[in-house]
Amino acid sequence: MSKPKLIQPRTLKGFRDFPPAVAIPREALIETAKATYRSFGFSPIDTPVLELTEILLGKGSDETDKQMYRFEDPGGRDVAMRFDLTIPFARFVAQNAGELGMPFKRYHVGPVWRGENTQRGRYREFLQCDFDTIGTENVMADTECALVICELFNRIGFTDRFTMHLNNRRVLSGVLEQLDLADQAVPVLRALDKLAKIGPEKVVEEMARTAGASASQADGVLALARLEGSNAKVLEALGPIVGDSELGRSGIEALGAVLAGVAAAGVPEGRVRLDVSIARGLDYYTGTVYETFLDDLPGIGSCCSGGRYDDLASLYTKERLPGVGASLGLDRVLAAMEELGMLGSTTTTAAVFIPYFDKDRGADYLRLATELRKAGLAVELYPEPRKLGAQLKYADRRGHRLAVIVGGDEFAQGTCQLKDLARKTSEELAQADLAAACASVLASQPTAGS
RNA sequence: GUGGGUGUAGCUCAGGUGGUUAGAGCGCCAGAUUGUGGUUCUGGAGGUCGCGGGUUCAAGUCCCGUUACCCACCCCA
Repeated sequence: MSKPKLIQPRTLKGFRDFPPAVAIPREALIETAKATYRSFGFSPIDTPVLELTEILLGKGSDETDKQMYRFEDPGGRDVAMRFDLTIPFARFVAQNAGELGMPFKRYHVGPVWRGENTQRGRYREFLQCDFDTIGTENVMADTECALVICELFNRIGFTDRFTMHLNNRRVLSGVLEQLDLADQAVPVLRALDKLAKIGPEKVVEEMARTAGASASQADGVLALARLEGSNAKVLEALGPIVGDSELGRSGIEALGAVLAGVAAAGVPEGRVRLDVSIARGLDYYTGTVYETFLDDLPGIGSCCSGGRYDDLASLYTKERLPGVGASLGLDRVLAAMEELGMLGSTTTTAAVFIPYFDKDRGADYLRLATELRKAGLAVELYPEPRKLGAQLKYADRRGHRLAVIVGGDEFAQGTCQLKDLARKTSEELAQADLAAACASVLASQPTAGS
């Protein structure tokens, strides 16, 4: 009788388990995001997590190539796991353009995989929550994208405690044209994007190193970042900097339109800031660019980023598909909420708990639980008869709000005791009134009154 | 991928210069009159000291390797 060898339970580097205390708020966040997208008319889509490698490699960056989980499938095909939701979306649109009709608005929530090195808030498997509008170049879509972002953070609970930074790549391009740096746009903007993090001196240094920018050229780019004051003032100051660059002027015009539209929709001025220094690392953005930061935790970085692009699916179709969209950094937001104490500690999804302590009344407990569920309540019935005290302790620890205590006496009289575990109060009432009473307690604040 | 740091009970950590049965707090489990929870009291379970080698009479404590996590770079959500 030799003991079987145990396999050490463990998760892969960069991959995580989600126990209820984390999975519950995480799911709630996902639901909030989806509900927000839907409220603007975005429709859900889903795509396979595996794609042919040639589809995903389309973008051709050697960096993503290295980070891909890639292997041969059972049919000998060269396949890989998606590393973002944008490429699969591009493939999806190219493949289904005929039935979709343009413009097309979709949201897509799903896990993606990148085999890069891990760090706090950076994993090898993580969730992306994208939304995009394609098939239109009108700034209305850019404006709506900004509105979605604002609404998203309002609903999550960051009302008035977030700031969306807004920029337009064409403004940057216009300035680069003026400075004769247009063909070094990528390294220059990449450096500029780090301004807040590493400071102006190092940005100049990096521009010189990676883009061969002279001191005066680099300073010209940084002049953008020095603009201060209200959005209107910054917008006005941009004119002379951009000069006669047609590209730059169109960028300024688009920025003005988005700002005006957002204001018209009732977003407070303080929520949106024109920030000409944000550029986003990705080179495929060509117009409006968004970055959203939490006022209470700026150090955590952008929690929702996106922008406008000229052509989503040029690799897969000749049809030109311009669009605009953004991606919510859900795991980052979740981490922020935890740090800010915005998450509860509940590990249950049922507000109502029914202890099973009269062992001969199993059927009656089942009936009672069913009635409450029919009334729309989430109810957990303890699965075995046990001492009442132990069951209440269990309920309390899990965060059930209410306990319905019923034993032989109560069943005989058709009554029950409703206990508010958060407030430490209880009341006697007829079972017929139970569902309504539960609903009324659940609509109230859990803080102990009196 | 590069550089640095960390890894002791479920959790947070103690464990001078290597030396008998590795500790604490919290948590967990069980009791403290048979149907009432977060307090208190008593008792209890639980550790291959990340893993694998090596040095030594002797290693949690030294050396090497490895793995996971954390920080910076890179890149990005």
